[in-house]
Amino acid sequence: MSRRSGILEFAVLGLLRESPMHGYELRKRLNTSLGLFRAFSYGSLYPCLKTLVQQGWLTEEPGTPPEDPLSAPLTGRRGKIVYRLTAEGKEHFEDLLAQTGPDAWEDEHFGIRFAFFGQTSRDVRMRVLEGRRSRLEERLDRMRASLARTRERLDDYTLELQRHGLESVEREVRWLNELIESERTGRTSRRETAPEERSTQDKGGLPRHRGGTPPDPSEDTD
Amino acid sequence: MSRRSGILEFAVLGLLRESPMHGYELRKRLNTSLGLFRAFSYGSLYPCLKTLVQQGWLTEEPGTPPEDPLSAPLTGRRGKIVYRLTAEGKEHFEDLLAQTGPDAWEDEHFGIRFAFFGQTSRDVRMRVLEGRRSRLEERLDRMRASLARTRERLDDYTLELQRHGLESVEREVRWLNELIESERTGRTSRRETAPEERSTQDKGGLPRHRGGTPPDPSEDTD
DNA sequence: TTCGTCATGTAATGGGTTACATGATTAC
DNA sequence: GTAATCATGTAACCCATTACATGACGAA
Repeated sequence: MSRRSGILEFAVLGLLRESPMHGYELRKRLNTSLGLFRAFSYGSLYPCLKTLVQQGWLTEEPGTPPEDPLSAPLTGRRGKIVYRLTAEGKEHFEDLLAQTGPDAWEDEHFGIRFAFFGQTSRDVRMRVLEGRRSRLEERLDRMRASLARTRERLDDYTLELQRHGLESVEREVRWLNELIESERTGRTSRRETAPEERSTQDKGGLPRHRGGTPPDPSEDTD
Repeated sequence: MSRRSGILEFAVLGLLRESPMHGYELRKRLNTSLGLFRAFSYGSLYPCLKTLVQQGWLTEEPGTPPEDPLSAPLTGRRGKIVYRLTAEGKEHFEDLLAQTGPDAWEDEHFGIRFAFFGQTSRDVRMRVLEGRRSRLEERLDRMRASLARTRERLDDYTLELQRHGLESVEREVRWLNELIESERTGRTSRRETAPEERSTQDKGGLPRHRGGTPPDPSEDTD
């Protein structure tokens, strides 16, 4: 009955800040537009919307309300419901955006935080990116230790699994390094300033979201 | 009360097949030795063990039982419990190993399946790897489409998030390709046959587990 | 008029975590 | 003897999914 997930809530507020939407559309954006590789179902979305309304952060409005109140007064019976961010909701979202606790750089949270970096102040961006990086570096230490231990009683596949995981994290750290550097030197996304050099391979730009092969978004996106 | 997770169960059976262990140690192996980047807590492990015992797949034995029944008959009051795979358990695990349904190549499952590839027949390995690859290729299509759509109403960070996710998946596909090729030409893990060429960068070996920066194993591993 | 897709919801269930509670063993 | 770590377990909660139920609307 409570459904306060943090990440879903954050994403919903963030998307609605850009423009009002109804649930169905919201879910589609959630699963594709956002870089999140994660598919939320209606079973979590609608209850979440409900509690956000109860909090006073959203309002529900009948979708495309009848211009002529007589022509379609029944439309609201079970028509679209457009959700709109309230002033309090906006304020709340900005509070969330400003937070830089450890939550901000955990795997699940980092992606969504990053997705809204466009609306985040630069110093918060830096803290999140650096927090993320040191998080990953701790992880690297542990992985390297584990790998060293495993290497003795070697099992090819297990070993390779670990090795590859390690490499993936190393790769993400390099990304973060580039990103942090870009932030420091005040970039505006290489992609726009230098559209000339762009093959298939990465060149340097922003970060790296979270990793490799995520849960899969939008399985049934449409 | 039921706790039949699939992945946890599979991992437990697989680890116990190698040797009997008690829960505490099992958890450590689960979170480090295995290439899984996922930390299970006792809150899921112990109940799982219990149901596996009920299924008849495991037996519980008092750990290092008293040689002298008089010296330490009380040891069992709350001592270690060693879990051992039964014949039925072994059989069941082998059935699971042989399965190649879609479950085998979903994100969560693929990693653990791969970790036990050493005990998996080659044809099953091939099916799993190829299933995984085509799964990822579908995903690539969707991601590319989404990226193209997003590129218009560009938001630098969102765009980069998507772009990087895409690249990560592409990278995993390349890995799978190499792995599949290796399997086909009957390899024995490049690593052992050719220890000469080995810098920091990957060169070719096995797969890639699941991706980038997983949930983090062993936060409290020890 | 029926089919596909848009659209909103709920109840049951799942699969896990956290926090807690307890006790044994080892090292200092 | 006391602190750390090993070791087992439970209950309460969390966050989500699945399956289901309903209904509107447009196009063939």
